[in-house]
Amino acid sequence: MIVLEVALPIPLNKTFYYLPLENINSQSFLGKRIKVPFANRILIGYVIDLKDINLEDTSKLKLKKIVDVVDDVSLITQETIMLSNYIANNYVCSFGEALASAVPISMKVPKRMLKSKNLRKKDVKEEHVLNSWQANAVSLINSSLEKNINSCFLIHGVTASGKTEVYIKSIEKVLEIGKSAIMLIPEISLTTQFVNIMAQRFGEILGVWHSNISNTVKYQLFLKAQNAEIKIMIGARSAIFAPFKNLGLIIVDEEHEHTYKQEQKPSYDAREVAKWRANYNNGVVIFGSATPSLETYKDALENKITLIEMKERIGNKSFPELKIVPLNNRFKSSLFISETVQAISNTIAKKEQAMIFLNRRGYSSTIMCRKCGNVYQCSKCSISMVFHKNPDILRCHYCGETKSLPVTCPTCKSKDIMVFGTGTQKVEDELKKLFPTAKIFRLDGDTATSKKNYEIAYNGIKNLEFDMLIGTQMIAKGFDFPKVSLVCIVDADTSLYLPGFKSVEKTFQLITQVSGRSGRGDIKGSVIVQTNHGSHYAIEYAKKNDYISFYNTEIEQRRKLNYPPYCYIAKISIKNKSEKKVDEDSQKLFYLFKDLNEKYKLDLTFLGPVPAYIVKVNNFFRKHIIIKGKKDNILNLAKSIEDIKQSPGTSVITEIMPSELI
DNA sequence: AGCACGCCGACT
DNA sequence: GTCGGCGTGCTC
Repeated sequence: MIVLEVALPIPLNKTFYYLPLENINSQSFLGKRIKVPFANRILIGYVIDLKDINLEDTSKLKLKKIVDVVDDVSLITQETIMLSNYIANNYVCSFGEALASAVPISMKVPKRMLKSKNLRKKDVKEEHVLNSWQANAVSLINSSLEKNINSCFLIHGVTASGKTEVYIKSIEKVLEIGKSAIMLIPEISLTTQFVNIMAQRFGEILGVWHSNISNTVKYQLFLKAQNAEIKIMIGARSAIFAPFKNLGLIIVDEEHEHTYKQEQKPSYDAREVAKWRANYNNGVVIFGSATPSLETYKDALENKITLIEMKERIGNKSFPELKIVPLNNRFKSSLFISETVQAISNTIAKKEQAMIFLNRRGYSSTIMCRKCGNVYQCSKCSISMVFHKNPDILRCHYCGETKSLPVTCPTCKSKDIMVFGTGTQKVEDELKKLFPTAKIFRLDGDTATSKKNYEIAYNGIKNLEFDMLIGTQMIAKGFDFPKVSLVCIVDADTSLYLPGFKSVEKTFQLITQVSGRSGRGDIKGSVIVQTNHGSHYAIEYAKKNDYISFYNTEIEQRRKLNYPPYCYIAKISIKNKSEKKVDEDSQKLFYLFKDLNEKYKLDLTFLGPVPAYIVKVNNFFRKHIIIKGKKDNILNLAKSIEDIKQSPGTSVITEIMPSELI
């Protein structure tokens, strides 16, 4: 008799067998999601195979019957199975959990097919003439595409070098040979502008996929991709699983962004999945960045990836002049030193635009009692609350808790409370005082709560309605505005001295990326970086626009300190609401790891357990153990963690090759 | 993971 | 007496 082999999204690395519904051809269950009774609850699982077993065994196994079928069609291919196995084996999770990511278990079958909004293709009249760098890139990529050769390219293209046009030409080529493409972008907020550009060229064969897309829309997109009704999927990390059956091209834009790494289980890296899928499908991967991650650039230098350089801005435009101005303490009364104020003033006088960048939202980051020195902390997290204006409120940026601004110090009842530290709101306040007639817009996590505000900022700058755009991370990427001629980085120092082995790299990337927003049109651009560490190599090389020298300096640091890309790392995070339990459990794990390491001669090194950078978040105390060593040995050790009993309330998260260790 | 079973302490 | 704490073990 035929039974169904079912994979379930639970951390058990085995499959389960169920009896199919009667009067339905068993074969028809293959690849569909089904509802099954499992230890007195109902779970959704995937039928991954059929097994023919004799009746005696059926009764011996006490097989249960499935209760429902979720899908009308199969959602699983051979590639899905292989890919899920790859993820399960490389990122320590069960096959079922990996499958639940690749074929999102939460996708909902709509009662009736919803009309999805039609992306209209425009008749493009403008000729897109490629410069020689672009033409070279396109010809290299096209030649791989035409020959169906699995290959991986890194386009190291300076800001405004026209990478997007190369992406578009590659997509056109892959469509021409009858295949499909995935284009990954680092975050959801960038979808609108990319979709606008892409929809003009490709119209209705474009799909958009990210975590904010509803489960019913996801289901339809999934089927459309499967049936080749759409041929391009553009989206954030999870779009890497788009179920195209003839995938020919995967583009990973802003390759260096840490958002391509999933932090929760399964902790896959979309860049690695991209390589895997391209290999499986004989397709091409394009990584693109002005500031490639050290990992990828090293691969390129070692010829594991083909390096394509694009060293000129399109139209041979000059790079913005980058000026470093010291933020001496005597200027602390103002956020801007006089040189910066002068530059902004000149810019708006010329009817050009300025972008002011600070990577912290809110008004002030610290609220302190002047009498007793008490710093106002979140009650659930070990971090000071941030003062936000309009409405005046204290907010924790980790758990979201809000409190009203205290009138008296909670410790000593003094009324002498002051706020200091700087966020984007304060920057906005100060600029409004300095330039009362200027039109200023602020774009950060607080104002960009809806897609609308983001578009107001985008269109406002585009249509020259604003003189100045103030913002966080959000304005660092992708923005292409011809009238922006000045970019100001209010404080380059904070990110430079954050703990974490990638802080220096991130600072270099940030300065380069933010600077890249300046002078993209016909006017010469300039950049002002306010810093007290102007002689730091990250800032010096960013000023000289010298990626290679930065790479050489930083990679040497990684080698000396034995950090990626020179070693393989796993991060084990232990958390519990009881500080004592975290201490005990992490200590126990640590010694157990050491024992296993000895016993099986794994040759691993351990760091920790160390308290997390933010010791307590949402009432959970957190500690980390960092494991370095050979990949297979790390994976073998990591696989054993789930079998280890923890105290009640303790959870252990294993992250393979985390993007940070703090 | 999530849930039941079962064995011990402190209470209407 | 039993309510409920959490250690243990199982799930087709």
